[in-house]
Amino acid sequence: MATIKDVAAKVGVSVSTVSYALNGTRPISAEKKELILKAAQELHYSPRAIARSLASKRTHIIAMLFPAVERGLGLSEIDLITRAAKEAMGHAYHLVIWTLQTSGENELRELLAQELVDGIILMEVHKHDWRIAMLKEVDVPFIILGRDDSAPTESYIDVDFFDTMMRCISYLKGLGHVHIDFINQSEKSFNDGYGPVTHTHEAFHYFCANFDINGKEYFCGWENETVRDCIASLLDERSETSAYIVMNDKALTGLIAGITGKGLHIPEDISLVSIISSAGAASFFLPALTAFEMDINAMMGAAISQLIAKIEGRYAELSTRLIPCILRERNSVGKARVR
Amino acid sequence: MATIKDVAAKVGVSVSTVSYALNGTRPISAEKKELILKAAQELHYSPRAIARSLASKRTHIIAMLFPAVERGLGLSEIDLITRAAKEAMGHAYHLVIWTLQTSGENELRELLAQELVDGIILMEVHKHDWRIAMLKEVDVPFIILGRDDSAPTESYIDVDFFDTMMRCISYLKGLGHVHIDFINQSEKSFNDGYGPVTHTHEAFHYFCANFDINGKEYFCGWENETVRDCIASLLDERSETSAYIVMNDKALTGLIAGITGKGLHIPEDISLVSIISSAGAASFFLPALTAFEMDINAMMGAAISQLIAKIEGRYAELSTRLIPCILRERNSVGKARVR
DNA sequence: TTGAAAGCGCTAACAT
DNA sequence: ATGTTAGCGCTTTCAA
Repeated sequence: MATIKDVAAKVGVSVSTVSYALNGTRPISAEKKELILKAAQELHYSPRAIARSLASKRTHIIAMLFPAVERGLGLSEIDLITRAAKEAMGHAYHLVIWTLQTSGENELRELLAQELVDGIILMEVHKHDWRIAMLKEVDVPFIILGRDDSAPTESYIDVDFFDTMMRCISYLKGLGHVHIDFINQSEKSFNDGYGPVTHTHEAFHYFCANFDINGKEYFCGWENETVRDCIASLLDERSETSAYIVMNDKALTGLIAGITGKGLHIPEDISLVSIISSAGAASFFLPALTAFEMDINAMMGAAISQLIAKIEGRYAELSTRLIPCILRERNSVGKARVR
Repeated sequence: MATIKDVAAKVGVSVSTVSYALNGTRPISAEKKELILKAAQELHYSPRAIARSLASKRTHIIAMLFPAVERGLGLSEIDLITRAAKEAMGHAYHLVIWTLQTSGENELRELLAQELVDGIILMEVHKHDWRIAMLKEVDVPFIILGRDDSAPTESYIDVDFFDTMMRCISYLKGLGHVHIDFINQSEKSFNDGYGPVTHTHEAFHYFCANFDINGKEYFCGWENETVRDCIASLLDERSETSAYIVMNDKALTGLIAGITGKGLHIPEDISLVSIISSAGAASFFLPALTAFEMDINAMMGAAISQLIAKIEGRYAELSTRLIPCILRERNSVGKARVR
């Protein structure tokens, strides 16, 4: 493999000139530049990433940090990673995946000590996440995907839950729905202060009041029996409900079964909209579900470019972004039927 | 941050001695070793990954290479990536994710020229994959996840489709099922020679003959209408069918709806088993589905350790491994009912 | 068993 | 506008 030395020798200039020409870090006469570029091409020269990193103290690698604990829903998408990788590569960065053991702390400290990465994107932040403290201590640039309300001073990218709920309720209201149920995730995650659950909770009640909607919220866990019981009781409890907002894929399965089991039809009798769902998941059901889907491209695009801006010192201030969901109208929503 | 020099100075030995002591690359007297370790600890010394790489010509980074083309089902699991990362970290390697644009070739060549990675794990190999040729040309160690029958000379890890189909059919036969339908993926992917589709196809017919099963195979695409039509006709066509083997999540949704729509019950009237499904996916349905799930941990464990063995020159020969699926018995399979 | 020193292939400060 | 050269922080050969 050719090195920068070979290129310099071939053109008859110094290595620094080649380096500057290739990186555009200082003015080079047009003719020399051309010669250098040509020589580099002919020799199939390509700078060794590692050598460059050692000299420049910048690796052009960022890490995506997964916690060891189980993930919630929604963020469990492969698209998140591949999209992040794509965005990073678009900025000439590499993406490495770091998963932590449950013990975590020492592991992360060792990882950071290697100084392999220029910055970090933190997934699934929880209340009082110790990782944040460590990252600040080590002073490595980072950005959070999903906010941690207990540390409102960090830069983050998150779903715009309020916007989503507002659009969702107003959309349903526009179709004549007044009795709307919201199926959230488990009560436990609410008590744990898990962001998606608490934010949608607040937003739902806020906008029900605002839009004059008779709304009711249900928490529902993941286990088969829990779902079955929850759905059964909820279906009985409010027979006037004409539309369901669901942020819980497992409950969705049960809800659809429950509704059709009662001889009701979607969307003729009952409307269903899935929110904060991952792209395409809702189209898996029959009928395909109308949904407010996370805009993963936008989220990752924002996350990566803000992180890189931080790394390159372009702006160090606090930067937060709330990304609206995308409404995908499919076949699970209709006009409210008078019953 | 402390460097190796600081440690050497503190102990009063040469840097090489410190290096050897830390890496165990050459015998060091016990007392010195202890002193060095202690000093390193006190100074919070940790070797810089980049410096180490430059000197040793080994980066301890491997890349997972995704194609730009759309993915099939099954391999679209986030677990694949996080598992791969975990396995890699267990061997003190980092995992970077590379996604290619559709143009791909130059991009991959440039990526490889950077010499950032020691080895590559290739996902979603297709017939006559140009990437294989390039990797061989550049002479970087690699391993394939999912085989490419047109290049049977490469090392790979894949699902053991034959074993899976054999166990599946024998399992159903043991419950008295003799009329079994197999819902495969699309005819197009079959014609394209997509491994999972062709291998299960062969295996199904082979074992039906062997086990004296009256089996019939259906190909089924992904679009809503296709699925609906396919399921409708298949449900009518063979009323004697008492069990379905399905390797197609979308068809699964349709099939369940179709079956319940006819007033039939799972598993009392009809048995259903999902094969080559990703972990947990089958438990999303109601009833939770009995399934032969890919053993992602085993697959990635094997892939990573074989790749690293290659990198470290421990064995360079062709190594192939077929990983059996794991049978998860849930609630969609029962005894064949005499109808 | 240990040390000295030559790289690894670049970047960037310092000269000119 | 270009060249010289000192690192970057390690590993590893060569010598002792």
